[in-house]
Amino acid sequence: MAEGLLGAILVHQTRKVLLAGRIVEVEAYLGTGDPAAHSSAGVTARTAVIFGPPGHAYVYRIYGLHRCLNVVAEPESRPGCVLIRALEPLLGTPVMDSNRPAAKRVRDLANGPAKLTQALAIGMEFNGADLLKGPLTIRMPDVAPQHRIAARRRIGISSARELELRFLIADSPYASRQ
DNA sequence: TTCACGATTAGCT
DNA sequence: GCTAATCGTGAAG
Repeated sequence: MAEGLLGAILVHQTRKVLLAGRIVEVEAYLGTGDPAAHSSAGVTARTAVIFGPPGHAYVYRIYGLHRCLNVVAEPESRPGCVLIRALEPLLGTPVMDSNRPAAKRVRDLANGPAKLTQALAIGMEFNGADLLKGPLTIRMPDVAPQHRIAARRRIGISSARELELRFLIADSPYASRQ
């Protein structure tokens, strides 16, 4: 399910430019029976959108200064989402570069969950937004993507870290880690 | 109301 | 490899 997003194109039409990147790394959060998921404690003000209809964005702030982008995966009233961890920049890379002064190489522009939100200028205003329409959308590839998918253990969490719920396009130089 | 902590990143040693 | 930056959220009092 989550691995189906690999190879999809994330597009952000801003007022001035078109920013786009190919999804090369994702991480799944089940919501039920997954203590690492934000939604495991039930519906709260923050996690309400995870219980909403699928295909919507769940944006949250982490460590007070970074943002991460998720896609709601499960039908309404059921929790479950997919964290977008890394993008391969496709369009508007000069703008992404100016959005991320710390990045020294193209591959550093969006090879991390907080990096890609910064590169594509994705803010909290997209929390709950519909990703099938609007300025921020996800486009599925027209043809079946030809790439090898690798499963890895999840990153940056303290519970249920042994689950292999992180998926990435094997050998992509734009993934955050191998 | 108060308090501890996190699905991270960047910079320095 | 280690750590500061920085604040919303959720649980406890």
